Amino acid sequence: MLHFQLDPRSAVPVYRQLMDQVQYYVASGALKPGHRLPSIRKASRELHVNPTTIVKAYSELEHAGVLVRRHGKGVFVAEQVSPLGESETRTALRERARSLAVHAVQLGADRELVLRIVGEELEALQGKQGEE
Amino acid sequence: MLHFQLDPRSAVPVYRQLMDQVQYYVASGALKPGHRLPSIRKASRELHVNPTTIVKAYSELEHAGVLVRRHGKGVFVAEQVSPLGESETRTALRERARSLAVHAVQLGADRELVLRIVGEELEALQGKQGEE
Amino acid sequence: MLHFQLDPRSAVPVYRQLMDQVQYYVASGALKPGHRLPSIRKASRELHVNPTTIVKAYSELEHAGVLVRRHGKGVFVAEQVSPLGESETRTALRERARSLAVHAVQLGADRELVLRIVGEELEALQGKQGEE
Amino acid sequence: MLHFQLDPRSAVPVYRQLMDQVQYYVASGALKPGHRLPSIRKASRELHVNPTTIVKAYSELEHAGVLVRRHGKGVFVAEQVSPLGESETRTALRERARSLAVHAVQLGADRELVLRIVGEELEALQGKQGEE
DNA sequence: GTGGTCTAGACCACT
DNA sequence: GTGGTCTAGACCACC
Repeated sequence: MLHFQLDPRSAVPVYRQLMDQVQYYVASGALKPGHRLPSIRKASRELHVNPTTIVKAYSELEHAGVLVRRHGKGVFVAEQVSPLGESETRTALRERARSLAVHAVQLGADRELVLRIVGEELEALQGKQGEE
Repeated sequence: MLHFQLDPRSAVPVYRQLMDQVQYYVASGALKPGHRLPSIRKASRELHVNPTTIVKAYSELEHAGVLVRRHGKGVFVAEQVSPLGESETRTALRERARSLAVHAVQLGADRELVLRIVGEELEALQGKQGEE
Repeated sequence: MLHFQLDPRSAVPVYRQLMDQVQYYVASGALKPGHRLPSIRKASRELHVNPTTIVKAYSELEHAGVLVRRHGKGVFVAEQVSPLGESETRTALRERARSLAVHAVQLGADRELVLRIVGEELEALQGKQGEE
Repeated sequence: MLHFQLDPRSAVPVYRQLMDQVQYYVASGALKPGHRLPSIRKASRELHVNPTTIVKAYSELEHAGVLVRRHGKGVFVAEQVSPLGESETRTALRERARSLAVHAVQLGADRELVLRIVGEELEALQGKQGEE
């Protein structure tokens, strides 16, 4: 059973919080391709959020290629993720890495600390890949 | 000479982009305590940005203790940039590292590639710290 | 043997895709008046589609005068497929042609390329009309 | 001055009708890169449609790379359209051409008629390119 | 002024 | 049951 935690007071929009958490579950393997997500109405009730907010999060994730919505059936994790080319993958990755590096330097973190934390987060995700 | 790159199409507000880049220059050592920043009028002209947007960025940075405004003289980098606590640093860093990890996994990048790219970006920044 | 290709992820309803493809077969001559279509149960099994979806498609096509259901015997192609009026044909065609033109221009395709590709697709279809 | 015509009784969603018309104006050159579109509130008032419906149309067009929304400034036609590769352009075009061809055959239109109408629609668009 | 987000609730279409 | 669309109206953030 999935669990989502939303903070309506956060500066991050609720639909964005939901998106991030779904993407995390998908990346960690807790949500595998073909798996069904909570229906819009059910998620709306359980998270105390308006249905249209759930719709927005699910729609954006469909645009991003993470989810697929099937009318009358439900919302599912997409089968294939990221058909990006090699160079595009690196470019996208480098952009995010640069952002992380900038903030790390601003925070005064040294190289070893940054690499250790990134390594830990990667392991936390990949360690879950095999689980059901 | 400082160079700022602003993208008005980004979801990130322009004033926030300016703030981030000033902080980047400060963190990287390109802007040292006591250095003078471009005047509001000059920055407005050169960056093709509304003066009120520059004012907002400088004000927020002053509030954060990064800049100091001296009436009639201009805007300067503060002498003391208040550092964050140890645990706050790690929490902020870990959040950003997790976001990078999630996207890296979805892009199909392996651990070595991610760590290599992050390391490269860190070095690129630290190389700039030595420069004047 | 007829072959149908359905995409449950499409924005176009499954029953509509089925209808279109039956009409395509009829229009191309692969399905001639009097030919029998797959039973609802058989089509449901082979296409991995809910029987009620097949029922809806067949019903709509019967209403449109394309199919005829004979109790206990099956579903057949109607003897007379009611043709549309001249102006209705052109209006419908022009609407679709306009949509194609808009997207072609935005894709940067020139006139010759567009006409050549449309011509090729028309020939591919008309080639099938001659076959049995 | 642009004019949009919406039919709330149509089976085509209102936001889709708006999208189609904006795309038509862009393809015809009536809306050029950098041009500003009616604000959400203004369009809402003039078209007697809820603001969120306009938002949805504009958002989808931003996803499609046709428009750019700038917080606090307005909605504009995007500078560069379709950075698709050669082969992807042809594939996308061929898909739409096939759909047109299928319907043309179903409607009983012959090759000459189809090519003539497509040619006319292309000319109608390209004839407007130079106009202001 | 502008766009961005969210709510409460309605009605329709698909499976 | 499911998702898709639309309304009326609110509050916030950006320029």
